[in-house]
Amino acid sequence: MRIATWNVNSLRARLDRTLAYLESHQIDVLALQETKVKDADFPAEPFTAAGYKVAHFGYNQWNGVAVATRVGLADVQTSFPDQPTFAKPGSEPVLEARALGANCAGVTVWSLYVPHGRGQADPHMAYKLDFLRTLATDAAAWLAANPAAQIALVGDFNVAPLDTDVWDVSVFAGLTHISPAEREAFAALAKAGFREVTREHLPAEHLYTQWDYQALRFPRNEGMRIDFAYCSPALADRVSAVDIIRDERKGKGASDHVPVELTLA
DNA sequence: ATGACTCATTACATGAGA
Repeated sequence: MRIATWNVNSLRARLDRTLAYLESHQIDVLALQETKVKDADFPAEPFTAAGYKVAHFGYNQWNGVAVATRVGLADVQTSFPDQPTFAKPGSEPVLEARALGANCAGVTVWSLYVPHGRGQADPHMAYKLDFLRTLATDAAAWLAANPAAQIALVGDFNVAPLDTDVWDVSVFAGLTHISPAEREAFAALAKAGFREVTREHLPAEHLYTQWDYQALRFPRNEGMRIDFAYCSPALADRVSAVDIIRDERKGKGASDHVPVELTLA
């Protein structure tokens, strides 16, 4: 079985690429982030025609997460139990479309779009840290309830855990993605008992999953490694290979992120 | 060329992204 995660940065703008990718890479379960579409406008038909069932959660042009699967779809959840809300100044708190979980052939796959943070002093940063910490707390409880559970927490974590996960760490100093607080919140998932399998299988430095659209970042290979896959121990033991599909960043109409694939034994 | 931001919006400028 092959599970992939991809921040597509608008599913409708990337629909042809997404369907072609499912076919060419023989993906069984695809976790999507930043679909940027409300449920009512989700393009379900082409997925159905290709043999995939889709669970999607999106209510406006921001965020949006989905799981597309051709190996079964059950127990869909559109947030994790203690997922924090976010309130814009002067507005009511909202549960954003940043997490969707579903059981696919015995594996619970969570498509996660961790908040960006926007800046160290921005309220969005506290939200980001809270999101990661509460996810870790909930994930630890899932493992405590069933140590043999097969759970994949995949997606855009918006954290570069190592200095070598960004093209120039000095550029990010004082901004987002590399602060000790963000890295500690990311590491909370490892403390909860999950294994980040992309690093296990692909330990090379300066191996990126995202390149900004601006300033020739991709041709210069100036990117960030921020898309990951935390697996429960029982699932991590099944992962035989991990691939970062760098070619998906090429050409006109690419997302700024590329897919990351897990092949299971 | 792997190439000089991109996306959605009761859009034509703005917010958000990273």
